[in-house]
Amino acid sequence: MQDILFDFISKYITLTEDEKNAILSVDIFRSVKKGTVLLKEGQSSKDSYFVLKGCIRTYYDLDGEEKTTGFYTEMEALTPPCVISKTPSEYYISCVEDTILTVSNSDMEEEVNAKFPRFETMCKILSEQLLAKERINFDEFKTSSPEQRYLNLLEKRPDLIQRVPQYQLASYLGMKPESLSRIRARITEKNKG
Amino acid sequence: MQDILFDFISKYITLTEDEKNAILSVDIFRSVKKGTVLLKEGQSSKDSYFVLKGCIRTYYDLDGEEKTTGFYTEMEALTPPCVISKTPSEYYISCVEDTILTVSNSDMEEEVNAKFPRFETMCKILSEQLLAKERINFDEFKTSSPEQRYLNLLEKRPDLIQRVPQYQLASYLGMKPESLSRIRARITEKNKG
DNA sequence: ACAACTTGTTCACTTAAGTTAAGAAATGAA
DNA sequence: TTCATTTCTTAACTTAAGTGAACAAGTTGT
Repeated sequence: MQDILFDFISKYITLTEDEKNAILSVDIFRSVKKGTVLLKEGQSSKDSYFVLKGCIRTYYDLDGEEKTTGFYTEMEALTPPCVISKTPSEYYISCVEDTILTVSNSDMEEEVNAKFPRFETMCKILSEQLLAKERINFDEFKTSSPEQRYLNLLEKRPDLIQRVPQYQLASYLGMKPESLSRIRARITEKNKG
Repeated sequence: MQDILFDFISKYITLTEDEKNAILSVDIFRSVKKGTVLLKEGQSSKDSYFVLKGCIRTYYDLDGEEKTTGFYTEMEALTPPCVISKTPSEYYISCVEDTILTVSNSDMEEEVNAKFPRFETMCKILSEQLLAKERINFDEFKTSSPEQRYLNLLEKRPDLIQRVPQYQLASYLGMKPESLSRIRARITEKNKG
């Protein structure tokens, strides 16, 4: 199970056995049931997550309405903004599926950094890459129509469309469930004719 | 002029005189005229920018149409995705105003890192913060209507509305210039009635 | 097996954004 | 200053998404 974590890290730096042990000595592997809420709105937290298996989702509650803004699946890491800003969380995180993940905080990170400083270099590279990727995603979102965004998701993360309820996908794509339903109908219609 | 740079850095770490000199010895300050194109689509580049004074903008050319996706003003840093991915750039960067900025690349960064390792820590923290901020921006964009997005920009970055042409703002807000014009008319109408 | 709840689809209707085109206003260059 | 270009606004029309409601299908718990 921890192999997934080391596979991930090996994309950035090569770990020695000692370094692997340094990580294992602090990392907490956790198994959470579908529907479990990991973080609530208004809650303060220092925890970052790394998904080994399953899917977690971030969503806001705007006047009683759920607005889903992110999905994190295998090999994806999430440090909620509230951890960075040190303010209460503005959103919820919950598990879309039964999920296995690691939970860590900055103290643990420092502990690992102390044992091998290359870890910090890796974290820097990782967050630079995530930032670049996030900006490209945002750019694509801004420059395309709801229909194009759905088609784009279909291409980039087809798994999500299978494993996540439509109403969550809809707000993730910036539209209402009814619109998504219509778009899907329109597309299958096109493919027929 | 370089005070702006040191003011910025001082938000993250306190610099000694030696460290300031280490930065000045590699950093390139550059003055660019309004309209200058810093990066072209298809071009490969290793340069990161930090705006000291002025405004630069990122935009795509999609079938001859300009799609603006970002503005970077005083105290804002931009490392184009092509620098991270090491592939040709998918977008253009140009100057909205006469601009003073620093241009640096990863070699220079390493040079500074070698002289004081705390610089790397700062870069890590910075990009983690930028990532958190970018995600919140994206979330806000996804969960709001074009009109709300305009109002949000009016609140968060009122300067942009003054210093940037409307048609660039429009695509930055994910809409057509005509729509932005209508939205503005609708809002001033509301404020009257 | 049944009721209760969740999820997805459909429909009729409303609202807002996209499109096309024309003209006004601002900007810049000669 | 004048002319040309760029930028912004307006209007009529088209298209697509939002809204509210009803219903069907699927799931969960008892």
